[in-house]
Formats: sequence, structure tokens, C-alpha cells
Amino acid sequence: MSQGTDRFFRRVYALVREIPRGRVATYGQVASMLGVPRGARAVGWALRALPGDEAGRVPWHRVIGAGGRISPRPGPGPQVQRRLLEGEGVTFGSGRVDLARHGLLPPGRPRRR
DNA sequence: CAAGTGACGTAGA
DNA sequence: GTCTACGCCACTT
Repeated sequence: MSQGTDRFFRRVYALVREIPRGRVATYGQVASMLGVPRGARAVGWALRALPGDEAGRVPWHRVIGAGGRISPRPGPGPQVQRRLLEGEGVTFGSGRVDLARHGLLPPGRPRRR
């Protein structure tokens, strides 16, 4: 990891740290806010590389996949994530976070007319 | 410098 | 509604 305060990862952590309790943001949204609309995957990488000591102060569990789905991955991560979110009052529907209620940004869901 | 990796996203079947 | 195949990005080796 070298050095550099402008590292992408660092920016991801800083932004995620700003997500209020009870709210969630998608990887894509975080990437867009950082100026990289297609860097969702890189955001996932940043959280995956999140050092243990940082994990304690970065609410990584508030970052989820598009559509409010928790990204499956090896380990107890997903299960823990859901538990933490529920502990903050985040509601789920059909296994997905209700973005309309807890999304950091207004859901840009297509209008049903 | 080139190749590989992976907590994503979208389009297509 | 599900599952699969690509593309994208930052970072490591």
C-alpha cells in the first residue's frame, strides 16, 4: 500500500464513514460520488481490502449492491452485514434493502407512469 | 510494462 | 423472476 492521501481506497473509506446510521448506499453510488461512475467494482475492492483496525470505524455494512442486494461473498460477511443493518433499523423486503426507505440517495427507479 | 483479481453493474437469454 | 456473459475500475504482483 504505499503512500498517498489521494488514494482511491482512502476516499472510499472517508465517504463511507459519512453514511448516516440507518442509511445505505450502493457501490455504484459511492463510485459515482467519487467521480468514477463505473468504478463500483473498485469500491468493492476497497472495502474488501479494508484493514481490520479501519473496519471498526468505517461502516462498511452500509454499502450494498445495486437494487439493495447484499453482495454474496465467502465468509460470514453477508450475514453479519444484514444483522448490523437490521440493528440500525434498516428494513428488508424479499431479501433486499428497501432503498426507497433507507437509500442515501433517492431511488432512481423508473417511473411507472 | 503486462496479467490477474474481485464485497459491481448491465444487458441478454 | 432467474442465471450467464461481458465490461469496467483500482490495485497487486
